[in-house]
Amino acid sequence: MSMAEETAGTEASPWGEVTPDAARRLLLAAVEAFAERGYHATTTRDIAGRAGMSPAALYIHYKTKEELLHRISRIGHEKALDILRTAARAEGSPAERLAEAVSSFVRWHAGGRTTARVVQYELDSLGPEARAEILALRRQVDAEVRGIIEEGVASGEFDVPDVQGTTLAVLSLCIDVARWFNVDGPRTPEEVGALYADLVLRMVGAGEPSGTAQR
Amino acid sequence: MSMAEETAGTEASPWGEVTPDAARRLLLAAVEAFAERGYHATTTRDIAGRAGMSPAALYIHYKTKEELLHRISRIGHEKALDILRTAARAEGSPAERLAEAVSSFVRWHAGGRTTARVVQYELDSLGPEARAEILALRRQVDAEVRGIIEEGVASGEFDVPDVQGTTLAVLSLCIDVARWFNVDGPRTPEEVGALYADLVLRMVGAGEPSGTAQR
DNA sequence: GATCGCGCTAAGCGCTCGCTCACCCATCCC
DNA sequence: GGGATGGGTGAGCGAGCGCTTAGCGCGATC
Repeated sequence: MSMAEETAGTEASPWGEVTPDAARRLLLAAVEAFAERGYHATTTRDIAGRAGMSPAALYIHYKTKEELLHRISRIGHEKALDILRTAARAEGSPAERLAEAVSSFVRWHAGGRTTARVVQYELDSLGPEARAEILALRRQVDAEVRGIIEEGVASGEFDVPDVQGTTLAVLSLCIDVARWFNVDGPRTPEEVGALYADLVLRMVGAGEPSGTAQR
Repeated sequence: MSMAEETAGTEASPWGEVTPDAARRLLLAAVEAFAERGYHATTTRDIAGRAGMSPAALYIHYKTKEELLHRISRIGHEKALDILRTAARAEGSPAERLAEAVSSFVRWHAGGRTTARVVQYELDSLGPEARAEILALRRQVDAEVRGIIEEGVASGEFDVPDVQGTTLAVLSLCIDVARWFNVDGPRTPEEVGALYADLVLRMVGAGEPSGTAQR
């Protein structure tokens, strides 16, 4: 059980960059509230209440409720992109890097489901210019995964008729984890990550014949 | 181009059972509005306006705004379940039935993205007892897919270490189509359905060596 | 030790929400 | 033709929304 724990478990880690302390507490409260009820069903009074402050305190640190969502979304997407970049640029074969990319990306979505839910599903609640900024980050996410798959195809290691379609499917699989994963469920983020990495290797035609995943 | 069109293309078909006519128009308007902006961001005035009626008209046919979502969600889940059941109980090998189940399920999510979005992503906006009813339908959806996979494993046609996990992944892949599919994008629902059926067969270890999907 | 500035609160503004109510007007039965 | 019925409207209620403003407490500064 001495696995990497940079992304799994506690979700507080990525928000260390947010200062001052009150602003971070408000952001964390907003993440929880948005994940539970959705952006539009969350009130500024609810966010401030969770952070132990009065409703007006929110507007000292953030101009609007939407700015909170924007900040959460940008930081979350940057973290997701960072996870994929690290895996994509590591040493190893395309299959090894794709497996590591998928398993770490899935671990992030499962372990930090609260954050991932907001990041992946509340995009439409942003205004046009904020959404455009986030969509640019999403295209970079897509490009990282596509890059690994293209390398595997070029080296003959993968057998993929439709690279862009398969890229979409791989990301789809990972992202949807944030929708269904249940912390109280029977699976740990690590187990889901390992299972999904195996399934993705099969999708690109690089799966081991059998027996890598247990259960 | 003489393909089955029962689920693709126009989305108006499944709502034929809703009467009277004004109630159906309101329901259709609600589906559009919920899909575009989400349940909580949609106002009853918006729904009534899209249906060409006054805000008060809504309450002649529906007790609350939530009842609209409940009706949409139940009808949608029943349709989804029906699609999967038809594929699961058709003749053919497990691989053929799984491919048909995935491709028709994906076609429904892509072609009827408006409806599918509401059905798959607005579940949390329902109250406790309505949500419980829908969750029971979801368990039946899961059971249909799991059933096909179990048959393929039993016959030795599939190689699946984790049946429940793979079932989850297959459904995940299909459902997420409703999140990203764009009607104006480069792919038709039929193309995505064929691609995803191929990918799923690879996931269960029953994929053809290569060359089934084009592009 | 008075002054200042910053983080925060109490109160509340203007607005829009889900929903209701009194009433209208075709259609239909007798 | 008179009255009942049922789908529809215009106006508006109470509540809760996002956000603002006036002022308070308190540590840092000189």
